[in-house]
This record gives sequence, structure tokens and C-alpha cells, in this order.
Amino acid sequence: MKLEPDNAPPPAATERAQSRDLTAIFERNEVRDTFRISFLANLLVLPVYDEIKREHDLSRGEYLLLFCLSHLAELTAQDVADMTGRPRNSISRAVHRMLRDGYLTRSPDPDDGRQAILRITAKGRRLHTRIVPKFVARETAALSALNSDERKALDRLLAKLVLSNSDGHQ
Amino acid sequence: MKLEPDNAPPPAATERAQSRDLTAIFERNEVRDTFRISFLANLLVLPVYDEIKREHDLSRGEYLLLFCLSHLAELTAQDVADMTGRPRNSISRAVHRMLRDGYLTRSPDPDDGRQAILRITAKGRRLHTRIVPKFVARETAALSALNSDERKALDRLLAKLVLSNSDGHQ
DNA sequence: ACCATATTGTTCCATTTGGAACAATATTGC
DNA sequence: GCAATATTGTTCCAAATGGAACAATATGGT
Repeated sequence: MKLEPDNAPPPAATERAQSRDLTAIFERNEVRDTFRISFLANLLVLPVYDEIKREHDLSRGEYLLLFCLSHLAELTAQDVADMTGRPRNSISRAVHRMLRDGYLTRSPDPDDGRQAILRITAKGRRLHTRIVPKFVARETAALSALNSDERKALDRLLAKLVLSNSDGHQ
Repeated sequence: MKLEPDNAPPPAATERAQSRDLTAIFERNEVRDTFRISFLANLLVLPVYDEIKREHDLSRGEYLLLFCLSHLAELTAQDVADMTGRPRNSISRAVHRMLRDGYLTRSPDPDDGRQAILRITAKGRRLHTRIVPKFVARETAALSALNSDERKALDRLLAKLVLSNSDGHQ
């Protein structure tokens, strides 16, 4: 938080400078990892979602749905809710919107009358193909401070964390 | 996305099982780190924000404001917007709400008539003291799969990432 | 000193969001 | 086999959200 010589700027300015070194909060708080991970998550996705909204008029939830279906051939709305942590009614809305626009299909599950199986269409896959490079570029830029070994280490740690936390809920 | 033997379980069941191994998406997508970091961020904070809303009737933005002021003595609304990545009008609303409830104070900045300096009150600090253990508990649980060395490595990598990305914006 | 531009914080308003209740279907316990 | 309970997906509605325009102040160029 403020480590500069005591002389330089006048007192008032010094005080401001102290409390305005905003990066200090990353080091000094009770939940450093939580705070940093949240910050990084925002950094990685928020600007891209803004771009997607402007250019393709898709909301965050809608694109997340497309993203999930791009990687898993068949999902129910509940699956997507579990994967993304968003409430089911939001997913429901996103499904209707994406159905209407032809990005996915829905067929009743013969084994369970309550649920329906969602699949991405060719049109949906084309859209994903156009959008995903934006996320890749953002990620590449954000990770550029890490060398190859560090990236490997990060990847391994994140994989471990995610897997150990993805049983049961979420 | 399907790499299992063609024989084993009956076709329908196989297809379902394939596409319903939801954790596969963590390994197989174009932006693994982005996806995992977002997932972890949700995992770490969403349940706690739900709890805070239920028990203290504070929104995410309101608590973030309190959190920032718990660690940096003087901030402007713009500072908080920069730190949290949220729009200024949301911060403005949160400031008014928290002022009304006595969790913080606001005084005009003598050096700049546009902005006001926000500070946490004793009441605000007490509230933070009651809430922050919830985040600590959540973080501890989520990181429990890592040993001490791994936690140190993660901490170092996150610190590097955050600092290299906190110049200029956010 | 003055005008053009930038920044801060606020209000307005349309959209998004998520909790709660619901109907339809499945599952469980007896 | 049947009642009680759980799950899926939807609708409804109140609240949260964020973009845009705005007034007030500050800054920069000339």
C-alpha cells in the first residue's frame, strides 16, 4: 500500500495516494484467492460478453448455453443450469430465444417426459466458431505475463480445483 | 466427444452417459483457463452472496463496496467502480443505500469538487467482520484439495496475473 | 482567460434477472 | 399399486442491472 519516500508530495496528496493504490487490496484481504479469482474472471469474460452483446445481440446466458452445447452433444436445460450455476428460468428463456433463432434444437426425452434434449445446430456451431476466438484472444492476452512453465502449473492447479469441486452441486 | 468402446451399454444409455459427463467440458474447450476461472469464481462467491442477501439483505454490489472500504481507508465511487468492474450507477446506488444504513460516510473532496471521499464506519466494519468468515470458509473448503505447496504456487500465479492485468483499466 | 473536452456522480428508463409458485412427469416408500 | 415427495421446465412478478443522457466540476490547448 504505499511505500514511497515520506518527503515528496504534500501530506494531503500523500494520504490520497496511499488509499488510492487500489492494487493493495489484492495483497491485503482475508480471501486473497477468492478476490483474485473473481477479479480475473471478470477481466477475462466481461469485455467479451459486451462485444458479443453488441455484435451478435446475445446475452451472457445465451452464449453460455451455446458454448456448453458446442462441447457436449446432448444436454438438458437442467444440465446447463448445473454447469453454469445460473437459475433454471434464465436457462429456459435462453433456450427459447436460441430455438427461435435456430441455434439449437429441442426434442423430448423418450425416457423422461419432464425433460427435453437440447442439441446445437450447424448455424449455432457457425456462430460459436465466430465468437470463440474473442475469448481465446482475451485469455491469451491476460495470461501473457506467465511463461510456459507457469501456464502449465496454473492449468494443472485449476484442473485439480475444478474437478475436486464439481461433484454433487454446480 | 465420444471416445468409448462401441459395445458396452445399450445405445441410448451410452449416448446419454456420454454427453452427460458434464465435467468433460473443463478439459475440452478452447478457453480452458477462462472457463475454469469463471466456474471457480462462481463457486467461491455465489453461495456466499446468497447467504448475505438472506441474512443481511445486502446485494453483491453493496457488499463489494463494504469490502473495498474495509481494506482501503479512502475511496471514491469511481475507485470502487474501477476495482470491481461494475458500472458507476450501480456503485452510486450502493453508496446511497449504505450511507442510509450507516455503514459508511461520504465527505466532499476539497481538492476536486466532482468527487466525494467514502470511508467505512465502525458499524460497517462490524458488519464486515461478521460476513467475511463466510467467504473464508468457502475459500478454505474450495481449496482443500490443494496441499500447502500447491496453494503457495496458486497464490503466486494469481498474484502475478492480477498485477500484470491491473494497470490502466479495471 | 476561454472554450472544448474529460471526468465524476446521478437520474431515467428499458431490459435482465432470479425467487416463488406452478403443472407435468418421475421416483420413492409403504 | 398408490400416496407422498422430488424433479424438470415454465410463467409471473418484483427487484436488480446497466446504458445513455445529464449537471457540475476539472483539465488542457491556444
